[in-house]
Amino acid sequence: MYVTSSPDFNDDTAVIPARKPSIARQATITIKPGKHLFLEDDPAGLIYEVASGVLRLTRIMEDGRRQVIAFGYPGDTVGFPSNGRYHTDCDALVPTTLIVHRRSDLESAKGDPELHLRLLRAALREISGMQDHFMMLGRKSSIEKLASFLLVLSARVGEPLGEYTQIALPMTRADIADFLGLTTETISRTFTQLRKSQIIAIDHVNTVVILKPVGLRAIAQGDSD
Amino acid sequence: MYVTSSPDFNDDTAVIPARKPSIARQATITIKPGKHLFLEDDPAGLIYEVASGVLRLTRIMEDGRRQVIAFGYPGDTVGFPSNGRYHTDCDALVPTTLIVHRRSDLESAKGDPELHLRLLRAALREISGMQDHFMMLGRKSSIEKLASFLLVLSARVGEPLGEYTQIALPMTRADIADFLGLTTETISRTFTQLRKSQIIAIDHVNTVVILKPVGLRAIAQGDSD
DNA sequence: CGGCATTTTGAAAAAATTCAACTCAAGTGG
DNA sequence: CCACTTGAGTTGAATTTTTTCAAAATGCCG
Repeated sequence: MYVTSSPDFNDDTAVIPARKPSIARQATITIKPGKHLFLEDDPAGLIYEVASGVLRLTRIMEDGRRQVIAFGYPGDTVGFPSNGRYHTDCDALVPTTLIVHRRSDLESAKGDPELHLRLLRAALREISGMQDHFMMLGRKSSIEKLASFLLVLSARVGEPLGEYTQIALPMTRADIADFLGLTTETISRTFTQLRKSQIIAIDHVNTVVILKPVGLRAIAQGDSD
Repeated sequence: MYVTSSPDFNDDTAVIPARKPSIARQATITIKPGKHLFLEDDPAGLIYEVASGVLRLTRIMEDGRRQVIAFGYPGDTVGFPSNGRYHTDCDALVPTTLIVHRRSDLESAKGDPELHLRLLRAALREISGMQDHFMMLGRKSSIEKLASFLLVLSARVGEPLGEYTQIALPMTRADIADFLGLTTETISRTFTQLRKSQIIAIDHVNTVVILKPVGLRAIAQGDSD
């Protein structure tokens, strides 16, 4: 079974047409918060493109330590296989709609060359994005990490609020901590620090407003502090 | 210019044959230690497969902080482009021979479908490998990081030495530090710690012998310590 | 042998974690 | 509608880990 938590299957076209995919309706599934799309070491038959919602990709160590590998936002593609298997767990943070592709769409240009190239590009973009994440995990301080994280989200899913930018955080502090390689306490303290220095405002626990994007950018890159 | 440090070009066949690549001699280059194969943001026209030697892939922050993204060992493929550009610097730690592929070999199956698939698989393997590295950077202690690093090298390029396994380290302590997100001092102290507990022996600064692989594995996974 | 960069070691400082308590917000059921 | 419960988030203080700064040792190369 590829879909480990049996989400609603909403397969408009059981057989994905090999041609004119932009015209044909695509196979999509919907998955509810907390439900898993796949688990580490599951055989990987499908690749998913996020249409709406947010996914969480994680890996867990034997002793329970967790690393959030990525959050999957609309436009992101998840589930790239290696040796035929997924190598992270993947679940949804909010109700999420996914466009389903077959692994063969990535691995061969036989079916739909355009789709093939699109998936390949997504994989290459993934590699590039992960390299940014490396720098963040390995070489940045807690405040630089959080500032970088907020900036990425801001650029990706920020919404204008008057003259400022608002960001919804569908993930918990623990998720952010496991993404940035920190603890929830450190995340909380760092949010407080950014709030007290008037760089951000925290409306609701899960809603951040960026008051000084320039200041945030300076922090993210380590200019002075 | 793709090859930023003008390594010896050793192009046996100037035009790479589209068919029967396994029979045709392949385009290779040789690059000397310290010389750069490419730099971040260089336009990426070529993809390289390490035939022999060791590469170092790095990214540098404005203020000089460095992250070693990966070491490229024989069998590894480097230079995957995103938006047509490289996104790390790449240089050689020892004299290194590379098989050269064109970007189009990865991006299209038109030329050589077999090569295309091989490069694609390499990209997917890359993604998988980077995810291991995430867990290491984000969630492991210094000793766990170094133990994990030595185990990976051991499996990859370890050589039997009597009943033990010997590892050559072509990189400096600073390289290892920047790979694991630590300082050279911490790397040095951690080596000493492993040496004093008889888990490893350090013949020469750049030659480690694994005396107790089981112990090393236990440390890498955080089994007590 | 001398010079230079790398590595190691030590001690102090800084950063982040751990452990513990407290606050807050969102449900639940009386 | 309100007390009660619960889980997430925040804050504080102590501890641990890692870094920083400094100095000594090592090894390599001419």
